Amino acid sequence: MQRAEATREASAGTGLTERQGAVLEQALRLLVDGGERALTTAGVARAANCSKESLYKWFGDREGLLSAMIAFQASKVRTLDVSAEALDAASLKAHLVAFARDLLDVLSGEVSLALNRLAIGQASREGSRLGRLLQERGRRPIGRRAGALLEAGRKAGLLAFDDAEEAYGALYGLIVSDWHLRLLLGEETGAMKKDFSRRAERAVDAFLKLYGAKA
Amino acid sequence: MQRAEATREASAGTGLTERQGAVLEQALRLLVDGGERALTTAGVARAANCSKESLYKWFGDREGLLSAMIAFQASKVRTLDVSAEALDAASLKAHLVAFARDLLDVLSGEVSLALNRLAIGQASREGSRLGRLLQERGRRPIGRRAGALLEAGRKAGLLAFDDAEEAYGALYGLIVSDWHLRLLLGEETGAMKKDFSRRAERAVDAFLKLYGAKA
DNA sequence: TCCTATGAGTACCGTACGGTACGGTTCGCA
DNA sequence: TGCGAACCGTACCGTACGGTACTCATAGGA
Repeated sequence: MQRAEATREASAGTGLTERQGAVLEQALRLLVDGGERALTTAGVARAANCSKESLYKWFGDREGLLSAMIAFQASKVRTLDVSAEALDAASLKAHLVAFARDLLDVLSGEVSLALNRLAIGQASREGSRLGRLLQERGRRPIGRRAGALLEAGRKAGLLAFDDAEEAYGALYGLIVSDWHLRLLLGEETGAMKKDFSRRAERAVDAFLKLYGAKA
Repeated sequence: MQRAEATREASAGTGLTERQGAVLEQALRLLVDGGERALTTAGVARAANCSKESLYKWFGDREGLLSAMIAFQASKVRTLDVSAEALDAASLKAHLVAFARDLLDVLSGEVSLALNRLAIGQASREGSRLGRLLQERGRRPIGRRAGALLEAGRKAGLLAFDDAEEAYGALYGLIVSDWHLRLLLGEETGAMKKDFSRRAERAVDAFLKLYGAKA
């Protein structure tokens, strides 16, 4: 069962017991299935066959549990680094398309959507610690991967831009547009999944038209 | 006091009493200030100097109140139609930039952010009726305005695209990128407000480079 | 074999919410 | 002046949650 395997790995990387990882797994399951309202301490304890007392011992309070869920999930998503190979136009485009498809995959994942909904829901009241955590553990690694790829493209003379942040913003916007928000609002994925490749290629084509080095 | 004026207008367009509009105004205020947790029936009643019984009489239940808040807020945002004037390259660009700036203004508005957070938070559990309502009353009018503008540009021979939806998606993505989501997650606006114009122009420049009719 | 730590299961407490019911008051209207 | 509708303020009810405390079972170590 590779689910348990992933749990073990993720637990190891975050200083968590295997048992605690399994509990977080159940908590994520509850969150995905029923939203924040379903994520009660009693519910988690029941679903994970542990006591509420253990939950509070391990995670402090409810927010600690939520934070641990985000960190735990983030530790399961491995962002593969761009290889240091020499880039030509074709391989750059291939890498960009792969990045775009991975991005769409991650953003449309049910766990990602549930955690984003959770963090956004908490963002109103003071702190928005969950939002920051989600940004740092979720978005930043992805941004680093894209940034490295863009930088490599520029070094290879394939891309031309002054502001890497702006170029990445354009790439992100072309790939995602308002699609992420629509998913967060509850719009059905429908048959969209099949369009990931097409959408990724279109976005990358447009991006290269904007930031490609030569005409 | 123009606040009362806006309330009166919005009430008129939605079949609501002026009093009910004022109540919704207070409810929005509560939501903006304290998030969903602050939006309790008792809290609204207290803030608006009305009774809970009246709330239930007017809006049915809590979800009816939330829906009414969305509809009420939407009715206050008037999307100006694109004028039927003849477009040249300069005026098209000006219209696009104005659209981009308006879009950034609306999305970053505190009421808009609060309502989006609310709808996203509710999206997990059944229906996601609020999400759909927010889409139809918020996003669709904006999309119509942009769609008409793009169509006019194409008719004038200034824009070239096959799929208007795709072109609009690119425009939206170039303008907004992941900025809306970051705001929803609680990131501070900071000094961004001042960059709206610059950001709008950059996005429109890129869009025209992609979809402009002639090289 | 005893001792201690860990944790499951459950009972419990205070609080707060959604929704309802009721008494008192204002206001339009005949 | 009397009547009825609308409505405010508040008390109330059932429920459910976060968090704590307590009991019992299990396992490992001296």
